[in-house]
Amino acid sequence: MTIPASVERQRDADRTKAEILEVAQREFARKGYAGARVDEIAALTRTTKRMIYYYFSGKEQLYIAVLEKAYSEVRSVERALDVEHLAPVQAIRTLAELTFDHHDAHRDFIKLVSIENIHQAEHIRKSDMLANLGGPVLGVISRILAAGRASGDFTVEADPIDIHMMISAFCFFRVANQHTFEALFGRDMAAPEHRARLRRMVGDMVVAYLTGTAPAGAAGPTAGSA
Amino acid sequence: MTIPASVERQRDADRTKAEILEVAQREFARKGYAGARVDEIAALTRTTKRMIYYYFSGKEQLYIAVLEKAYSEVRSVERALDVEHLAPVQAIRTLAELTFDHHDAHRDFIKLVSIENIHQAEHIRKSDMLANLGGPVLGVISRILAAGRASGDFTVEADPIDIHMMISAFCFFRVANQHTFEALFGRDMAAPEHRARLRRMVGDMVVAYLTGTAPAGAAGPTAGSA
DNA sequence: AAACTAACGTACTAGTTCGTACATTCACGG
DNA sequence: CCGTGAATGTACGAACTAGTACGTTAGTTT
Repeated sequence: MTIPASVERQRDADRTKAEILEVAQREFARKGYAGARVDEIAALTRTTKRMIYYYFSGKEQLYIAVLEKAYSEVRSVERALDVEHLAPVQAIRTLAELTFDHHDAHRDFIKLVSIENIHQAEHIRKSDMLANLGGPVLGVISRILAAGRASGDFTVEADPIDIHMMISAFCFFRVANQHTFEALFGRDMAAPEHRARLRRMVGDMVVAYLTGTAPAGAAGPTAGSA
Repeated sequence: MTIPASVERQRDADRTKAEILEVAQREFARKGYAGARVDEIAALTRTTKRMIYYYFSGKEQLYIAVLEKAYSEVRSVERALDVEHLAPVQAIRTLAELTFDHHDAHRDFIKLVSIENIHQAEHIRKSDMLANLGGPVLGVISRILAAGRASGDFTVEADPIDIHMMISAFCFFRVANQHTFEALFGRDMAAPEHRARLRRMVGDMVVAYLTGTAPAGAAGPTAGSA
């Protein structure tokens, strides 16, 4: 091989590229796509703006590269696969808590997703490699739900995507809307004590929903079309 | 009075101002703060850029004015106050559904909130008039929770802010993350059939959480500090 | 109806921001 | 050890963008 790994070369395409991506991710996450400045990103790296264009061709392509990197790092959700040996109730709770931790640990990613939604996900659509990202989690949830219904633990017929949405919504909101929530309610959802309580709460929530007896006062969770 | 209301004057400060605000809201919601262009906003009104500076002094002040307008329109949540005559279970379910409808109906507002969070709510903090916005809803929830505990319908000791967060998260996420969710899971949460089901689901969810028996598999919803 | 002022339009400027042309240096193969 | 191309730095330009100077018109007041 012609690539001496640990020799710390002065010129190192991979390192430069990686450094640009890293800085760009922070900047885009903090300022949004339009708000981030190419010059600023360049200034925060050890290299120059020239290199950004050398490796990524332009601002938009850099942004897409950042999205792809962020998404690929986040693929580690698939480690959640090992919840399936647990009993259904414990499995879904653990999955919820893993999702919670996952969102907590990838705040830049959350912001990038928010930014993408503001732009109607136009960039995500320009990149392939992203479509099948949801698949694995849904498989896990499906199997947990099936097991739960079989064992009688889960009393409601729930759709896997809905359940995933319910869990994600809770975890995503806590991180994404942290600042306006604090401004309006004076509560910092990121503070350790709240964090711990909310982590339990998301598990309790899904479990209660899936195991709950039909709620009084209206049609039960197993809803027909109204 | 010196103001002929329906006479359709050529020069009308209020109308011009309102038109600017309206267009600005759309533009900021669609492009973000940095992405929105003052020239573009001006072009979409019947007036000129000069007027934006005449009435609002600058881009940032215009943006803040948009935020304030959006928030004040949204104060209508307080109409939810009349859920309190209902039985606790039905009251909290109705509140959840009203919140759902509310988010569904104010998509621009949702986007503005997302944008604010990307910028760490720095603009919201610059405006007063926003701080006490959360108050009323919390009062309603508090009273519903108290009634529910008194009647024995609610078995868990829940915090009003947490409950509000749980409901908001669900409703907010469905609207805010619509686009990436569709890109990743191929499901359009805004489509009528999904909309209706999710609307029931948010009610079922809160009710299940509050009325649920202590979930098997872990500590119950009435959580001590871990 | 004359005078006055709020409301509005035009044309411009200063500064920024993405992108590039051109020169240079380092690393590696022969 | 030297040629060659990948990797990097410098300096610049064209286009955009927020904001403004200055002039004009419509409505109101007296």
